[in-house]
Amino acid sequence: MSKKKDRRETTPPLSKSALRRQREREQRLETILGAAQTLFAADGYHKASMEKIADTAEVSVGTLYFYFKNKEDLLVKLLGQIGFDLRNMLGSAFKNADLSLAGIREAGRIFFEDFCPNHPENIAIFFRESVGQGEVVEAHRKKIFDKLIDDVCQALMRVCENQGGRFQSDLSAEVMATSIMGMFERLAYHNLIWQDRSAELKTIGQDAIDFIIGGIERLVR
Amino acid sequence: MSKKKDRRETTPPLSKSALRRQREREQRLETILGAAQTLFAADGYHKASMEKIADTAEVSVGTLYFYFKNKEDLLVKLLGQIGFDLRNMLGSAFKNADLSLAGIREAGRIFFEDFCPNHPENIAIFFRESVGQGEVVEAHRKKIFDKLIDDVCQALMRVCENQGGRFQSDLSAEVMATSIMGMFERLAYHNLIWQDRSAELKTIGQDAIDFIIGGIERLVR
Amino acid sequence: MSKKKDRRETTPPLSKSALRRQREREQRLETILGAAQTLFAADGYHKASMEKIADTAEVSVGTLYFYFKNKEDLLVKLLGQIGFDLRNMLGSAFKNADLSLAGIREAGRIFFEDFCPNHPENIAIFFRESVGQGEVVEAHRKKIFDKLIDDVCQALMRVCENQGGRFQSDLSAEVMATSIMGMFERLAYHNLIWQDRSAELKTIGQDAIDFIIGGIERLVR
Amino acid sequence: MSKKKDRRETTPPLSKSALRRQREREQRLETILGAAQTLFAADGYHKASMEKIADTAEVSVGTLYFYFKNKEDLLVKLLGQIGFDLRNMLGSAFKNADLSLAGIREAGRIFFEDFCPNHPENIAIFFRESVGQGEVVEAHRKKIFDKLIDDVCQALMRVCENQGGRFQSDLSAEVMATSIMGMFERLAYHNLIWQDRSAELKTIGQDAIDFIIGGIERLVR
DNA sequence: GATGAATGAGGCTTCATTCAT
DNA sequence: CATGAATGAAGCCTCATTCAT
Repeated sequence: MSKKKDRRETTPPLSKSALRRQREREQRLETILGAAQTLFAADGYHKASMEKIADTAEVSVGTLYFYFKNKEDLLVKLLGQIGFDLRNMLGSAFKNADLSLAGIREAGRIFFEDFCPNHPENIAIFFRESVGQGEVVEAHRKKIFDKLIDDVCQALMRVCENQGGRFQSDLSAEVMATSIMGMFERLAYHNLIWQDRSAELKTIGQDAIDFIIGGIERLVR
Repeated sequence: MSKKKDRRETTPPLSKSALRRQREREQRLETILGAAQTLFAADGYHKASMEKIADTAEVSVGTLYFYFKNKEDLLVKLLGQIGFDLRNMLGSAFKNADLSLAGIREAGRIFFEDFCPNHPENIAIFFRESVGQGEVVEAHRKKIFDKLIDDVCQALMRVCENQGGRFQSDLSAEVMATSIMGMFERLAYHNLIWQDRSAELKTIGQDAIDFIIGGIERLVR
Repeated sequence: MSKKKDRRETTPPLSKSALRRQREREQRLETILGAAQTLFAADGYHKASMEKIADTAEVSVGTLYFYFKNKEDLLVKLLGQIGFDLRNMLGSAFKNADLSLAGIREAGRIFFEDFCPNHPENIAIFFRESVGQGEVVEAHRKKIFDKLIDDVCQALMRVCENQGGRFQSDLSAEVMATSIMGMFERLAYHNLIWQDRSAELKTIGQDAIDFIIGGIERLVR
Repeated sequence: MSKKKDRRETTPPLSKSALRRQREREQRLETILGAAQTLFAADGYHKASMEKIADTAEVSVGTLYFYFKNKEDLLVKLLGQIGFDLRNMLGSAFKNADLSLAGIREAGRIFFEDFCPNHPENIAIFFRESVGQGEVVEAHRKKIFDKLIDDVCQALMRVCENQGGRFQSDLSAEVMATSIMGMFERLAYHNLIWQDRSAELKTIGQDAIDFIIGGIERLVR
């Protein structure tokens, strides 16, 4: 084994200054992502120029390219963060989806009452700004969607199993999961981006969830 | 009264050449819109340059600007056409939505079995390329969505009335209508754009419709 | 001599319809020039597109090119008209310039009290819009200026001769004439285009004329 | 107080490299303005394309837009420079205008014998290329003219006061100042742009000045 | 690591002019 | 003669990206 490998395998003993640098690096990365998030949501992906992002983040344009390969990369990273947050929030809720469907109800509540009002920019970026921005971005969007849909899918299958039922068709679970994502997406888009109905979001969410539950019961016999 | 005046008052009898010009004009307009439709769907709104559109339509760039104010206008007009087609197809189906919900089922069938496989470019343009393209385009998207949602909404309210039921909340009808649009959108996006599952579209549509019907029954008591 | 030539040399016996056509032709020409005049003065030579001019004149673009070789020609013709009007107005006044300098005074009065308030568009076109528009236009501007300056020059020389004086230098007459044109130009520009002081134009003109007369007396000894 | 704060409060001591960069920046700015000046004067404002200017200045088009907002800005900056130079040259001369009118004579000499032969491009730009180029440019032209006229105006008022005389009318001073500017303008235009009579410029200037002095004496009684 | 000046390809748009009807 | 649709060259400008300091 070479020394190099050894170094890599054990945690590198970071000096104080190295630690500080590491911390600063991460802070700066966050700052930049934050600036991009704000500007993408406010001005749109295309109108938000790299220079403006740099200005907002109070760094130089060059620094942007030190931390991110290119503008697309910035969007992809942002997308990754949003996807991570979403799964994080919804994940545990879906995991608890059992016979009672309480997990599904909880997931809906979290999305409409927690995520939407607190992260409208993320809704804007995920459902508006990252749409139709070339193959790379689209691939990432798809990946995130697929994961979320898969989460829902598994919850649904667990529910189905627990209830001892069967899906109408082989695709039913996937169709339902995809449908649920589509519902969430458009309801958020209409009531948060096209008009600000944050106040009604609770009712909207509850209606949506009941709609979903009714749908599920129909397709699981 | 002079003859001249008489003539003016009745609809002007278009001369043969005038008629032909009128026809040619409309044909050319269609040609351009067709070229734009193809390229927007294939290359994306931004990558499809005006020059390329002109080339594809076999006209000069100047002609593009003779028929359309600018690139955005091209997209907006395209959007208008798609919106018109959608309402046209779904309209009569929704009108027949009554107690049996057969109208809703039919509308779903039309969307998934007729519209989607025959107009995938329209799906791509309406749900991908026209998203996040500035305020003007967004306003038109919203208008189209609002109309479609309103169509669904009214169908739902008729169903509700016929069944002598009541919606869970004041927003229920709108929430359901919006949800249905979201479902259609994402199911089409996943199974037509992200992967080509045209073959399974029939099953997918049926599952989706059953999901919807279950949902409706749940929210209408 | 060929028949053709004969025809040309005698006045062609115009039929009634030919006469009417001739009249219509001239009217149309005037209409177009009028539209151009208005638009050039209001929007500027470059911003006034041929299409807009055609619209304003209520003719087609093609017709514009039937009556005028190109856009430049339109400006040149307009310029010619303005030059003709100017010489017409000032000509007789200058012709009367004798010992008493009354002719010069009258010419100033005509310019500031008649021409300026009644033809501000012509001031705008001659002193603003036709400046720096390529060699052809510039050549015409020069020709008009030269003629006007020559008119003044000759008046000055007559005055000088009548008074039995001599010019300070060989160039004096020309310098004075050119100076007078420059004065008229800038005074009109400042008090008509840059601000509307039509009310004070009379006083301004009188002061200007006195300034000129003082100057002349100085250079003619 | 921390050292840092102290440092900030005094003028920041520019490092050598920073100084060099500053110098380079200014040099490049000058280069670009020089190229624009040459091309505007030679080809005309419109025919001088941004690309050609960039080529002449040996920079890229992007660099042009780094230093100037747009083409109009380039012209405006050029105009500003010309205006500054003009006032600089004429300013002190006019300041010395007193009873003897020697200051006025000197100002004329400077304009015709120094400025005109040495900066014909500036004459072309100020009196030809910047005319009728939209509201923004026109506003700057007016501002420069107003300042120059004001300079002359104040000189005239000082002369008047020193001589214990009175102007013929309230507007006399302004009219004379405007007239003088108009004279200078057109004499330069005719004898430098429309034909090259640089050799006679001395005589022309002297005649012009005598004309002016005669005029002044007439209006100040 | 950070900076920011420099690049230049590429896009959209305008508009004078032509020509078939 | 008149029309007006069609042309296409040419211009201005943006902006993601690079690289010497």
